[in-house]
Amino acid sequence: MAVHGRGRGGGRPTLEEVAARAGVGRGTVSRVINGSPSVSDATRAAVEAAVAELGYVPNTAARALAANRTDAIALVVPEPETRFFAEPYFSEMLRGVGTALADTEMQLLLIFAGNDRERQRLAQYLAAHRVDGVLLVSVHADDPLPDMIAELGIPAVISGPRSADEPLASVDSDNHGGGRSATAHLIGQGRRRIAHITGRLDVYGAQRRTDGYRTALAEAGIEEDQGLVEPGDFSEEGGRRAMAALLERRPDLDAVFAASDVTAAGARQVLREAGRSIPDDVALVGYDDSAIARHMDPPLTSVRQPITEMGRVMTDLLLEQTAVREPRRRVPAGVRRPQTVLPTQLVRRQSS
Amino acid sequence: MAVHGRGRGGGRPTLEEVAARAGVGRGTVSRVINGSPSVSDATRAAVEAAVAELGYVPNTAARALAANRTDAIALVVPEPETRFFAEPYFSEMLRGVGTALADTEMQLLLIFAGNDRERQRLAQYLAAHRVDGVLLVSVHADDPLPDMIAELGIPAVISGPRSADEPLASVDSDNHGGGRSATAHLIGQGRRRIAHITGRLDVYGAQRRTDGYRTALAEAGIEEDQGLVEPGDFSEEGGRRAMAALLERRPDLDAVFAASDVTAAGARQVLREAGRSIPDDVALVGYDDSAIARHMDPPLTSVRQPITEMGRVMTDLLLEQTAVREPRRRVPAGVRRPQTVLPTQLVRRQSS
DNA sequence: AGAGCGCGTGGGAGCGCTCCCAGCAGTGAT
DNA sequence: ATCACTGCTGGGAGCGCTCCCACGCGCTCT
Repeated sequence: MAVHGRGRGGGRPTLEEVAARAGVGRGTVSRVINGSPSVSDATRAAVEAAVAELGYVPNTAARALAANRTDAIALVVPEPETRFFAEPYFSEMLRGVGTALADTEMQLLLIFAGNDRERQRLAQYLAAHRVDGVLLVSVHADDPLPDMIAELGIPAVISGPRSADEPLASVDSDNHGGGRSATAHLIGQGRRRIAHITGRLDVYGAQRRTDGYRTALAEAGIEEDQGLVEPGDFSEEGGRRAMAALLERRPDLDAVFAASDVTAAGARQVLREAGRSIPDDVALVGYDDSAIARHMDPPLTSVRQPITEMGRVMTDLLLEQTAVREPRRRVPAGVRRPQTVLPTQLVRRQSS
Repeated sequence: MAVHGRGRGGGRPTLEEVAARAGVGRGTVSRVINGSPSVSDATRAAVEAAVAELGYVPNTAARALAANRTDAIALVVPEPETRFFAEPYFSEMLRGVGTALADTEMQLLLIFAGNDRERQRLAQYLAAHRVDGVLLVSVHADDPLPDMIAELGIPAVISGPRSADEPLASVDSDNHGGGRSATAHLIGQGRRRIAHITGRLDVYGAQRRTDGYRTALAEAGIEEDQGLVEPGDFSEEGGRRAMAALLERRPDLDAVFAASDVTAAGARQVLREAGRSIPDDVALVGYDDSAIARHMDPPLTSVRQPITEMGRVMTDLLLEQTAVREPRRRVPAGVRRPQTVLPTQLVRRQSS
């Protein structure tokens, strides 16, 4: 009713006004807003009515200031990785994060940590505890960022652990299983001289895919031929280069497992130019099940990662971590740092 | 030095502490932090030194509370548009936004406005003035969201105006020019019976592409054949359906301009199945210059939109708008609402 | 009947900042 | 010497919340 004093901002209702309206104290309204159990049903109803009538929405800034939490998490995007950014990976993950956040009051902040200046800013940002938690995607093995975050005691979840003993909580797809099933599939098709173009081996997940390739060969009793493995870097150009090298070295290869669809696209070009037909002469399998795979000619068999799901799980894990902390920030000694691994799935198309 | 009182949060330095260290008052430090000109050089230097020594970072929540601004803008993502989300459009735009924001203190918030519940939440969010401005992407003609935002007086920029007289500031690519140059290119190749599969015509940009197609025909003195235009919906399935209808109706067509690459991919399938070779029998041009275009067989000629640039321009425009406002929010009467249009570019490949 | 307990509750004391109003020199005009 | 006036500066008064202490009330337990 009575417009408060000088009526500064043109009038969003405040806690105080709601309290007056409901005939209770500020503290009580706060308790209702925050779902404290120690409010009588009658009072709660009265407050809720007042909130509805006034269209009250809590002021986040004030809450953040008083409670020393932000109700926001950050998704840190290593932007120079144009590759990462351009691929559906990113948007799918974002969708997962969005889904997980939908039932929450949490806000999502996007922070780009491309160049050094941006990383500097990020460091400050985190140091100032301006987010409750951090989601890290696609971090390189030698990136110091995760350790910095860990040191600051900020809850964080990383997608794609940097190594087998990643200290941070992590969510990953089963790269080993993916590489293994792709290779096993080729073996099942009767292929025996199966080449492999790896990803960037400074990415742990890429190593795991290669490990999976080896596992499948071993399981089938096929002796590994070092000459059939050629390093790539996830790029199309890398795929071309690697494929050319492989053809030169082992012209009798009858299948290729590429560590990404883009790599497979590069390999396909070289195979075509060399007059090899796909899949008759050479079967081809990619990784990621991206748009490229579906639209390639012939459509590319590929390993699908549950990326959206990964985003969801990461977010859930992070929310759990942030919730666990003491009201007045103190990182509990023995929080478990779960290493979640989600299954992949082979999508069979005409290239194999 | 002296740890402040009970030393609550484990100790980020505050303005007060910086002031003490520099031997000045709180107000002066605030002035320095905010770049006020009315501070003597000596004082400024002293304060800056103290800031550096203490590693002071301003507390955003406190600032937001006191100054009634948030230093954050929101990118509103209409999530149910899976199409939109999955395409590079989104990530490219995000990159543009990120670039523009890099030199700023502004933070980027991602808000999903998929279902009704999320939109509800968004409305509340905006009503509470929790962001200084809004970036809107890919909004449908009948979406009430922009009008709501305009009513609240929140600065906003929309990508892809909803109509020719969009009241909000907008940034768009030259859809008319794109459609025109794609069609003109086909004409230049000697094609005369050029079919067109439209996008969703409730999207203004799609209409404009079709207008461009008509313009190019008119300019070449080719009489338009209504039977050569078939509505699509940007999807692959829509492309297939439309292409089938076109082939049935005008089997002698010699070119197709599709309103999106995905649509073109659908069309290509049907053309192949009908035994038409590309580009010999039928030339094909798409729109978006997506990964699909590059990897199609044959690689697809397509119209490239400067999406990253659009993101950048949108953000700049928005920042300008937010800066223009009076310190104590009052939307100036006659802010101009610029309608920026960025040029497209035809990327020629083997499909035409 | 009195002490003790626990549940609901009100409201003071901040959180760290910005805004703004005085106040204090120093300068030039009267 | 007095009086504006200007250029910097200090610090009070909030911003709207959360936290927490203290208080009152109705019970149960001796």
